[in-house]
Amino acid sequence: MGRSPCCDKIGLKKGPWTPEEDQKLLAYIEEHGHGSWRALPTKAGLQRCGKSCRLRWTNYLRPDIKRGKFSLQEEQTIIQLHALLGNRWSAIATHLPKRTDNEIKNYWNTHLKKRLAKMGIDPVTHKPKNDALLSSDGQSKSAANLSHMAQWESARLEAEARLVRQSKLRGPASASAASSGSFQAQSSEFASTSSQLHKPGGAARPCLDVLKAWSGGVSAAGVGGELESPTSTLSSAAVGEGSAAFVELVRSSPCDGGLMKEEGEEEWKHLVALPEPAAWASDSEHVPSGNFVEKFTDLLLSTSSGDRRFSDDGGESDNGSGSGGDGGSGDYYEDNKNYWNSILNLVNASPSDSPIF
DNA sequence: AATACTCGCAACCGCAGCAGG
DNA sequence: ACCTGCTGCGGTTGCGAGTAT
Repeated sequence: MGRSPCCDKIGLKKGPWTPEEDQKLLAYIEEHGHGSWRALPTKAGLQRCGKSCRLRWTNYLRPDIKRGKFSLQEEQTIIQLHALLGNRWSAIATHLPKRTDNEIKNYWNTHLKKRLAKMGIDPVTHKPKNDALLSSDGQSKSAANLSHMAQWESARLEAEARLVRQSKLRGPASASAASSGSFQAQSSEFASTSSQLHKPGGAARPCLDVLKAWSGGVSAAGVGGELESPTSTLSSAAVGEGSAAFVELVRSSPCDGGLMKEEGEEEWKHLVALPEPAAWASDSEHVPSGNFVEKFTDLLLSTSSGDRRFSDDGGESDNGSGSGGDGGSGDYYEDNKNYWNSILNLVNASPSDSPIF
């Protein structure tokens, strides 16, 4: 408070970066790492404030950034994570390797938000707008539980992100590793810091606990029953309600038909033809080696394929048990159970140094 | 062809949280 | 315990490119 922003210094340049400036910044970071952002501009011979340099680096120059159009999987992941986490772009970005929080934020604001709104879905709550009047029934209670879980997850993500930051500050070596063009370098760093969180009692893989909790709720006294939010007073039964709410949320989300039907239906059709989660979750060829996020997204997508039975055409049924059309609530919960168990299996099987977990 | 309008992205701004002194 | 400085996050803005009139 009262401290003037660094960019207020006279003589500091603002606005778009020139190729020369980019080159200077890149060269400096590759050689020395960023170290203190505050000190970097003078050392690198740039007439910019440290903040501007950091932004340019993280949003544009970093070698592990993927640019260009977002894939359908990425879109789905963003929508679903946004439903969980809200506008926590950095947290969402941790689940989308090679995408920056800024890019995700922009994409959300310019594309996804509008699309949801157009479909009559509140981009904030991810619920149909005419559903806003939902009162104190089970659903809103579930939503509250869901929100509680999301907050918990957010806290974990933040803690983990902090550790990553700390490790990056350790010195030029780690920073230059990050700048060497290898996402793996950063990933392993991330994993090593994350592993600190894997100690018993410590915060663990982002999402994992939420998934376990949900799964535990879905399967009653099942696999995740022992897991409880450190901050939570929710019973596993309550979490179970949250789980149902989450699945409901995902099912009613635009990615489950309307949206994708409207745009890129063909791609969507292709995507929903992904293999059954259970199949790859138990497939040793798939599980440990791959990118978890990719598979998680695939899982979401393939689960969404089942959601199509809720769409107008009521057509395809996904789950081998598809016989019986809407399946009834029994199948519904069975599906959810399988769904989360599949994720759990995958998570449990994924290596502890997975880039994401 | 000229102008107005819209869209998307890069960058900025202000705030909050954290760590070190 | 308090203060100060640094970093990162989320919201917002400005500008260039593309499209419509």
